[in-house]
Order: sequence, then structure tokens, then C-alpha cells
Amino acid sequence: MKLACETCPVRDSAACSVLNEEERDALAAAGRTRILERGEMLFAAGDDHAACATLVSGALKVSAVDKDGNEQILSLVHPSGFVGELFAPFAHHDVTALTQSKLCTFARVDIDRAIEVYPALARALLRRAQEDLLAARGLLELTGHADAEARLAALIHDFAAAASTSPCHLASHFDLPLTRGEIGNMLGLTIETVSRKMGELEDAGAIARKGKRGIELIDPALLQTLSGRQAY
Amino acid sequence: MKLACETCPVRDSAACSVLNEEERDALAAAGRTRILERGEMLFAAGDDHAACATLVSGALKVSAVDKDGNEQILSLVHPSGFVGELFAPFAHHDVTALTQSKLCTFARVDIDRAIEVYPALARALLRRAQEDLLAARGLLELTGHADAEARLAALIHDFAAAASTSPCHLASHFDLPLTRGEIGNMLGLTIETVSRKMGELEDAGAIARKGKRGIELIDPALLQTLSGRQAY
DNA sequence: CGCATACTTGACGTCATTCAAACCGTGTGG
DNA sequence: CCACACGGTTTGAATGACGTCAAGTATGCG
Repeated sequence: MKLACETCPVRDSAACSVLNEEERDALAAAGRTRILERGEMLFAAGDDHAACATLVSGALKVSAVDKDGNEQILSLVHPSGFVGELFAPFAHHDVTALTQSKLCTFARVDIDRAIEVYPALARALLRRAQEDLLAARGLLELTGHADAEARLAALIHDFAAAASTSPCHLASHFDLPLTRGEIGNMLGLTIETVSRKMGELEDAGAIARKGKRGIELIDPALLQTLSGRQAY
Repeated sequence: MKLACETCPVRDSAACSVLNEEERDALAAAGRTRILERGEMLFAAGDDHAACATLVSGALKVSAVDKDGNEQILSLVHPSGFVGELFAPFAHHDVTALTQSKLCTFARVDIDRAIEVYPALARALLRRAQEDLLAARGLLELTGHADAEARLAALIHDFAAAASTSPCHLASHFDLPLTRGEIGNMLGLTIETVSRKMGELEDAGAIARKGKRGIELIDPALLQTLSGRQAY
């Protein structure tokens, strides 16, 4: 399948946006678009020729599975995000679609060559890697000391921010991109605890549940307080 | 203070090792060496003109402090490691010396310019960022589902690996680089739990405590088993 | 309609935290 | 030299938050 950068929804925000049109088309010639349905994996831990990809639309999770078969979600990837380990000999984690997702995939050698030819691309990927690092550390902070309620409140707050179109405003209605089990795997909690605390957040008047996945933000300030993070 | 790259112990492993001698000297002209004593901070969260640095010797911690004043250690930095956020407008975390440490510091604008002039440097920093990301995610895996004993066993195992000279062998005698409190802050445990589990690991015959900081590895395989990680 | 999947709710057990006190090595001053 | 204070550590007992086990309730799909 050929790439259609001209109509790409993330052409101004993805890593490739730092390239000029000519450079971008050259890179695009090496890439392929790919659609993943929910649950389909881009690659699994241990794959030795894993591709790299920019997410065009949808959402991905990066996760590890421990020896008892418990999944641990390490990161969520939103459109314009980049996944793939450029230097490791094999993939360390699984990457799976959370919803139907459109990706722009590249063989690693092609990305490797591209960052040598286009220094700006290396810089853009460096920036993204540092942002991913910050996100991972944010999750560490969250799961480190906070109790279950604060973890859940913070996660819902983040989802509300991610679901919003404007960067400094929260969406008041949105769907959780994760199942209860996935939320639990991400926050180090069980499915039951997530469900219970969700109920408590609703009783407290911070949110309202609309069906299984839907959330309505009733009191964003309260949610922020319960999350234990500073209000601005 | 002038840099003496010729005698630098990490000149072959740090990010700057990808530069040729001439390039390296040019970069060195912009840098300054700095010594930090234990407890001294390189920069604090919120600093808006934080430097970047390569660690030459010693050890650093990267940590965040939540609103109740609890510290959370997010990462440890070993010699040849690089710290500093190149793109964020201000530092998100504290960076503090764990032992007397020697650093090679650079103003951010100088690093910024260097990665434009020397693409190989951008590539090297990208590689390091991805490794840091992997380390952060490893810590997430550890603190996500494992119980206190497994977390501690895994951390001690990692320290034994880091203290060893050869990469695939464990040191049998070494000192913990962290206090009990710092270990707790890193693993999301209290000081008392760390102390108790340390005693249990000793009773189980996995390790022996030699004074406050010293550890002797009695049964590395047992330690590995208790950590819940696969044996190779 | 019936089964599957996800979610909710309750009762109970367990592990880590909390609070409290004692311990140890080190440095300081009388 | 000893008394003392101090930081880091160890240990004990009681509490509580989350996990486990087990039903029970939607929601959706063949």
C-alpha cells in the first residue's frame, strides 16, 4: 500500500514533519501503511526484526508479560507517536492495538539510514524518546507511592486531557480507551479494585459513568485533588 | 576547569566517544568538569536553564518529590551516562549525587548546537535515551505487580550486576549505593519493609549483610528465583 | 435466545504500612 | 575516656488497604 503523506492527519506533528517535501517522499517510499484491528500486535517481545512505526490514527499499548502471564502496560501511544527500538537487537516489549489503528511502518534499516541522511530526523526522534522517557517516569511517580484512588483519578484526568482537542482543556465527555483489566495492568491494581474505586469516584461526585466505557467529568477540580497532583 | 578528554575514564563509552578527536575537542571547549559531593544537586525540578552532563565517575539519582515531600527515585545514572532534558523548557526532576561524582557539564545551547553540527552525536544521544526508556520501563515492570521480596531481590541482583566489572557476571561482594530509605523510595516501599525483607533474604540464604551497606552474594540463583525473573 | 465477555459487588484474608521503641556506629564535647 | 546526640537501621505489634475468591449483573454477538 502506498503512503499518502499529503492527506496524512499527523503530517504536521509526527517525526517526519521535520523533513521537507522531497525528503519526506523519499522516506515514504520505504514505508508501508498498515491497519491493525483491536488486539492485533505490531510486534511481540523477542521479535528480532521488529519494524518501527508512526501511529497515524487509533491507539496502541506497549506492554510486557511476566512469567505468570500477567500483563503490565508500560505506555500508551497516541497518533503521531513513534514506536520501535532502533538499537536493541530484538524487541523488549509487545505493541498491540487498543482500537483499530492506522500505522506508517518502516523496516529498521530504512529508519537507520534515514537518520544518517537526515540529521533533523534524528533530532526529532531524540525529542520523542525524551518525551516517552518523561511519560514512563510519570507513570513511575504515579504507581510509586499513590494509593489506588489517586492513581485512578490521575489516569482519568490524563485521559480527559488526551481526549480533548485543545491542549490545556479537559474533555467533559469521553470514552476510556482501556478496559478495567487494562487499567489495572497499567496502574498495578486488580480489576476489582479499579471497579470499586471507580464507583467511589462517582459517589464522591467527581465523575459519572455512562455505560461501560463512557465517562462524564462532573468535577474536574475534585478529580485533580483526589489525584494528589498540584492544581495550577 | 578544563576538560582532559585524553585521560577520561569514559572516553570510549560516553556519548562523545562517537566524535573524532577534533570534534571532541571542539565540544570539550564548551564543557566544564564539575565535582559533586554526596547529596549535592546538579539541578532541581523547575530549573529553567538546567545544564546537561555526562557522568565521568560516581553515581547520580534522578528523582521527583511529590506534594507531601516524599521522594521517588526514577533512575540511577552510572558513569558514561548522560543526564539533562534537551527539549523541555525546564527540568522535570531533581538530579542528585549519590557519591562523590565527577561530571562533564554543558550548557543546553551548546549541546543543541553540537547535535546539529555532529549528526553522530544526535544518534548517540538517541541511543542513550532509548536505553533510559528501557530502564524506566524495567522499573515499572518491577514495581507494577511484584511483591516486596521480589522487588528487593531484583534490585540487589541488578546492583550485583552493575558492581561487577564483567558484563555477564555478578559481583560477589559489593556495597549498596543507596540507603534503605532510598531503596524504599525507588521500589515504592517503606524503610521498615526494606529492612525486614533484607533480613528475610539473609535468612533464606540468598545474601549476607556485611555492615550497613555491604552485601555478600551467597546464592545468586536463589536471589534470581526470588526476584521472579527468568533464569537464563 | 443463549453464550461469551466485561463489569460490579460482597466477604474474607494477607501483606505492607504505620506507629513506636530500641539499636548501632560515629562524631562531639565535657 | 566517657557521655551524649544523631542518622541510619532494626524489630515488634496493630491497623488498614488492596488482593483473592466467589456470586451476580449488564451488554453484545452469533
